[in-house]
Amino acid sequence: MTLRIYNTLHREKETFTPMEAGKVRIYVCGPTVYDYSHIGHARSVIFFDVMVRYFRAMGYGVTYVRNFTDVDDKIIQKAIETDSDSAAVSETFIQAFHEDMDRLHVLRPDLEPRATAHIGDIIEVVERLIEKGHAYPVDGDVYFAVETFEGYGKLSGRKLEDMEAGSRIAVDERKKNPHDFALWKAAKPGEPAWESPWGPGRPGWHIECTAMSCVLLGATFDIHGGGKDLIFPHHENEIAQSEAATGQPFARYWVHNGFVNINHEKMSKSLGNFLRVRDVIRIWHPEAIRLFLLSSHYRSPIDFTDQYLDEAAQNLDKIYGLFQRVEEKGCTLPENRGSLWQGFCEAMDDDFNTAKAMGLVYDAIRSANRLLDEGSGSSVEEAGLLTADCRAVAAVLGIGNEEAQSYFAAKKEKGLSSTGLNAGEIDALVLARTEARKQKDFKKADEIRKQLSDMGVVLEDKAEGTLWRMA
RNA sequence: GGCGGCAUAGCCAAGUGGUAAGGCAGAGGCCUGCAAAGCCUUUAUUCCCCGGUUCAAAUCCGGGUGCCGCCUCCA
Repeated sequence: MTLRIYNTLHREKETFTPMEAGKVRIYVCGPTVYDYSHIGHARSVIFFDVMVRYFRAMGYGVTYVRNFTDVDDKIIQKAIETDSDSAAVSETFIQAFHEDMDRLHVLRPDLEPRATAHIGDIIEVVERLIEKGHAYPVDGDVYFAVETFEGYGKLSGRKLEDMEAGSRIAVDERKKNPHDFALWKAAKPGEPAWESPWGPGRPGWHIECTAMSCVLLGATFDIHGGGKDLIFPHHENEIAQSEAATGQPFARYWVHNGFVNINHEKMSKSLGNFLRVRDVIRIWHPEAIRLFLLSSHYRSPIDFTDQYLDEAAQNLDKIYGLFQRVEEKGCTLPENRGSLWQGFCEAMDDDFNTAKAMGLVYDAIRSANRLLDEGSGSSVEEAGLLTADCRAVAAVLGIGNEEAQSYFAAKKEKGLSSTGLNAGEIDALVLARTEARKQKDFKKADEIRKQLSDMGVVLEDKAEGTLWRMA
């Protein structure tokens, strides 16, 4: 089996061959920590989480680095607004980011470097770029000279002469070329600053990734990822800086995820439709959110609406429903993997096609349920095999982290607290209905069910007794 | 102005040359006292439009239409 990855650099799917057999080095651009993370961050973070989980499942040794940009204009701005300081702001939002992503069952990367912890490394790179004639200092700033890097534009497919500089933002006259970008920014009074050969200042946005990836993963590494919007200018600039500084190729495979739209609109500050992870989690189960985000291919745009999330939540019930059935039957889940796992790997090998993978999972769930309906010894055993595969697939997707029983119990609890009903009251009604049914008083039984149904309670009459759940 | 992407059923969504996965919603059925859950059947003679290549195209090529993204901080 060979894994193929769409490489933004070459605009096609390529067979993945790691630099070092059995090892993968991955660097993904993490957030600038000046606010709570939104659903768009979640998509990127979850997708790369699944990518890493898959590599590990395939037996690769993975070194996964995701940075925090903890020094930046927006952080400084936030500090001013909240009468705080940069370090406190970034600390707050790093913590919030961890809380949110932990709840989404995102595994922590191996390394989470912060820009401010690598100022020395950053200064070294900038110095080297100046030495090599790729950068020039001006009034305490240092700029990268894009014209000195021949490959500038190779990732985003642009040519310097085609770009309309200054069309949307005033050109800084001190730059040699309008597209030259800051490697180092001189500090204004009151701004966070570090001593440097060019005076007190702070790193530009792009340089931290060059410095940290080089120190932690080496000049060349396997995969560099992030959102599509980072292709230009961020990643283009990273390539220029890094390859100019080291003289070696930078990342070998560039992977970019698509955007999340909200109700068919772009998520933007001006529309005020940013959905924060912590708000979304209050409404839908974290795994339903994962399921939703993984139900489209990672490079496609995806539209976030209540309806689609409700559907994902319904599908999550279906998954846990099978897990619960299998547990109740007490069938053992074999260690060996079957055809579902095989199909899953084939889907994932095709540029991480999680959408296709989900289709296979639903197929398997249907088959397993059918086998369980059938109920013979051999079919239950077969259902166990399918379910074991489902569990293995779910583990890569970061789903199925709970015991089925507690999943449904928590769901019930949540339904109760949101409707203000109490379990005792419902139990009493259910009991009354059970009595009525024993008396064959179906009219009364149906009345009670109607009453419960109006309260949002759904009944399930099983051989062992009547269960209820919140709709 | 430059660069790129997308267009598949009511909705969402896989599918890059071999005769349309899957999910939701809808219809019918099995099961059930009735339901729920689960299961079964059914729902695109056809993949935005027009040409072309081919024995064969949703898939490749040319043209058109529509939508979207990037070029400014952004996942």
